[in-house]
Amino acid sequence: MLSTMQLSFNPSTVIETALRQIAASCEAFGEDFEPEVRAADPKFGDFQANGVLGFAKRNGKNPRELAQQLLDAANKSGQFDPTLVELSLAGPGFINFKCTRAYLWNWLNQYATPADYQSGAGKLKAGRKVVIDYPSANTAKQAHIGHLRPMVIGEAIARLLDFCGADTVRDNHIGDWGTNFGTLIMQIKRERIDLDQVKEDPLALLDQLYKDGSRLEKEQPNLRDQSRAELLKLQEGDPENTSLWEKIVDISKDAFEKLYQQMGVQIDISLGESFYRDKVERVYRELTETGIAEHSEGALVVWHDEVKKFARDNERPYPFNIRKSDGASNYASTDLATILYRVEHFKAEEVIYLTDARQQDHFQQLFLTTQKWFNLCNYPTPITRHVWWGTILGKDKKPFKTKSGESIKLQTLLDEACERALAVVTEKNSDLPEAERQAIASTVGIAALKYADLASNRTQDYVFDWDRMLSFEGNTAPYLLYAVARINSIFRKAELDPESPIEGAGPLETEAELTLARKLMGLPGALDLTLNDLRPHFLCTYLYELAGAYSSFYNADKVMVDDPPTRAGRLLLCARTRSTLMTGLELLGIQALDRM
RNA sequence: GUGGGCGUAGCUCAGUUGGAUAGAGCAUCGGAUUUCUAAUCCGAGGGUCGGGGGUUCGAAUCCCUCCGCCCAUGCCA
Repeated sequence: MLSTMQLSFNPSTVIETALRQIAASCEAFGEDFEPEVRAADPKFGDFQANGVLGFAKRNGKNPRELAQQLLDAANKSGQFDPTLVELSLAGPGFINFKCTRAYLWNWLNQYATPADYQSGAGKLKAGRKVVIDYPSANTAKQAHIGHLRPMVIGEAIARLLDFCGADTVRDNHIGDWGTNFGTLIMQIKRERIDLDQVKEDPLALLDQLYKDGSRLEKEQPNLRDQSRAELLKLQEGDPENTSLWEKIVDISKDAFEKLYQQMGVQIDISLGESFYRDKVERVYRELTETGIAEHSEGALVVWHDEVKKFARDNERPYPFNIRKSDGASNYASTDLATILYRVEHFKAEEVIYLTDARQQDHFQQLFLTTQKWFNLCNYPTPITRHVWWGTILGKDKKPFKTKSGESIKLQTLLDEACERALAVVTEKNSDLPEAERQAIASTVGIAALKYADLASNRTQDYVFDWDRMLSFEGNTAPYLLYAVARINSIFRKAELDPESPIEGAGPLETEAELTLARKLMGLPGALDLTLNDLRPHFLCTYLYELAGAYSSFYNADKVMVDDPPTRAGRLLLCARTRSTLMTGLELLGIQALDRM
């Protein structure tokens, strides 16, 4: 019911529920009517119901007449208080809902702080146990630009799920048990490196040793045999190799930990592939016993005949290879062991994997295999999702690389972001003391980098452009941060706390005030969209539009006017904009600034 | 070959899953500041939504067919 007493966080769902109920007791509609309520173009109202059109089509009725009937029934039902929402019929059969000033006012008073928003959003995923697989870095390799998206997108999605009430486990599924350790150990021994003696950037050294090692293997086949022998020794628990392996993993973890801190990435647990090395036998056994897996060319594989591409009679056979022909495990084996562990140990109801687009086949096979396996063994089957993304491109539309064609180190990227941000901050605001400019620049730089990664639809490739991401114009982090900084500036000058309640506010009046207020009420819808598809760019678009509405308001209506109710009303809008922007930025993993 | 993604303004991107006259930013042009951060705001021009066909009240969105780009395609992750 759309009343003052019971004000839902998301008005759209209330309208939808009410309409469904009204339609159910309406002769022309019935139980199966789906109202399809969504945000409307502001010129039509706040929300619109499109469901009548499709319903009329399916039933061979006149949509406009049906819409009129539903509208009449809605008005008669008493569920829509005319002082709070105005209903109207438009076009071929849309029903538009326009919230009144009174409704907007009530909503803004009920949902004022980040905690209020969270209490509203927290019902969306209340208590769901979700394991998120990210950022899953590899050991013994320096992080590069390819690690940017898993950190940025993964963190944003994890925060969103937390915010929406999920009980999340962020599991860093690191690659710490691959064939590369054979090569690495071979080369370490060959060069007689003492890892304890390496002081400066030991990860860079490991990176180099691996590159040298694999190059030498190609030139000298006997070294390849040595590497295989070292790997085998490691896998059999040889003390020397195990100790080397531990050092390599520690060096990698330390180096990544520094990056996680800079990037604001939080991790709950870090169970790498090595953790599952004694758990893959059970996978082989159960999948063989259930008849899901079979032997093929010496390997243990799973065919999925119902999917053409993975069927055994496909022209190009593409099985899910879960044990290599030499008996060793691969990432399919460990991923299977991992999902079982997540369900048995963490009681995961959902498991979300974050990787780039190229791994779609792997996850499709993994999910199919898991379903069949868990089904036959009577294990609870979790909801599985593969959240994937496109490539970061340079201006030439090819994968973004250094001029010499190498992949860009993540640290280099972060440093350059901060340097460039410092130049911008210095240019725009040279009055600030050096130390503060530095601090602002590092926040702005990282924010710009992250926001550029989040603002476009993740399934698309995007073009990396320093100037654009650091611009104060357009859909960028600086534009959003600037809006927050300006709000803070107003409260600072007024000597008020933006987080304290504001008393004595008069009603909203101007066009700019109302547009802003309506936009503020759009947060729940934006969160819904973002959560449904796990696509952070929906949230970005919303925040950008909100900041735009605020900037227009800021230019049109002076906040610190003499008339107390007007001033209080505008300050209230400022405070709400601030808390909404800060909430949204927080969800994106971006830190807001007091001033810039 | 098969599968996935994609093609929207000169450039970079949205477009709530079939809805109302396809929207932003940059760039171009024209305006706004004795005023809370102008690092902003307001306005104008700019489109055969890759081409063609189909489905229907209605298509950038769904189907078919071409053209073009990216990615994956048996034991790397």
